[in-house]
Amino acid sequence: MMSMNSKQAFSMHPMLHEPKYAPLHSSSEAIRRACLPAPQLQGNIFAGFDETLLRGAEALAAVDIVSQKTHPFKPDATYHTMSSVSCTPTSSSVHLHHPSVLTTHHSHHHPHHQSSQGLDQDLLDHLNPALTLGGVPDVGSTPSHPHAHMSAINHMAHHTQSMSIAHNHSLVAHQAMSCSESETDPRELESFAERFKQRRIKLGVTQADVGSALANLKIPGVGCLSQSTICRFESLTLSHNNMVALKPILEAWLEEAERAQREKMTKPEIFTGGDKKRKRTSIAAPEKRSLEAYFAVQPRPSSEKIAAIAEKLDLKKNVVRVWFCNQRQKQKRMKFSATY
DNA sequence: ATGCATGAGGT
DNA sequence: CCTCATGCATA
Repeated sequence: MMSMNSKQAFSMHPMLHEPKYAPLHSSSEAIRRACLPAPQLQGNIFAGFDETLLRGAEALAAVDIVSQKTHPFKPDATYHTMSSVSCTPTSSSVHLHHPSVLTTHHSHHHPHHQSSQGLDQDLLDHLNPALTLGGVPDVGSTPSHPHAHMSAINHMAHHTQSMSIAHNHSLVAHQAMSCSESETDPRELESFAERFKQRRIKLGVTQADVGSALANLKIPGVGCLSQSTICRFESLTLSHNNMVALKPILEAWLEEAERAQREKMTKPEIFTGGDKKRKRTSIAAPEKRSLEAYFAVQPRPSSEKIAAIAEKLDLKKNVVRVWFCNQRQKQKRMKFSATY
């Protein structure tokens, strides 16, 4: 494990006044596009006890929630063993910038939107922040209840690179891109994440500690990471690519940390600057439910729609836009329903 | 552990 | 404006 180790270009942010450390950015290939399973209403089993106001967004939300229960095991972004080709030659590196001509990006295959026009309007008309259907487990409150509105996604991930390349030049000799299967295998990542957490705890180190200690590894281009990221790595709530990119880094830290402990005592010392008070707007439950209901119908609303929704829910347009972006990301997270 | 946010890089 | 990787703030 020395042939890899990230070496991205990191043309990161201009740390003007903020103690940001070489972010691990690098953006990866634009793979795995979500194939939205076309939500659509199936049958309002609730219709009957409160059609008055419930038939709008809230009803939709209810139906959506019910549909979740159709999953026997772990519903969630079903990501699977997609161990195929297309990885950067050096594989496990954190950089995955794709060549220029890769326009193969997504050609979104959203089932059918056209008809949602009317529904959209209807939804908007009924978006009622005050409604309380109750019994809505909310998204991601506890780690034990993976919610999944639209569980079915990606399988066609790598097509992006490999296909476009193949299309352009069949000359490119790349019979079998040997992409360290072991490094990208979901189960490998899963077990590593678990081992990692185990040993980390054994070392008596917190997630935050790991994050900051990373900077001490002096790995080119690798600064520290936040507690959030470490946590998400351990809980596999990162995108597959992100997991793959971070693994070698955390692996390196783990080895180093255990080695260091063996001989003496290392106390990671990091920055002490703390002057930032970003405010986090909190979207109330009712509004959130409305947004979820809308998301089930149209996960990618236009600016106009967003503006309309924002007005209805009395939220800033940007807040709504970001909310949708974040929902889409969640949709693509790892957290597989295992292949076993 | 997770919700909302920021920013880089792309379209 | 989007996607993605990340992070601050918080429940």
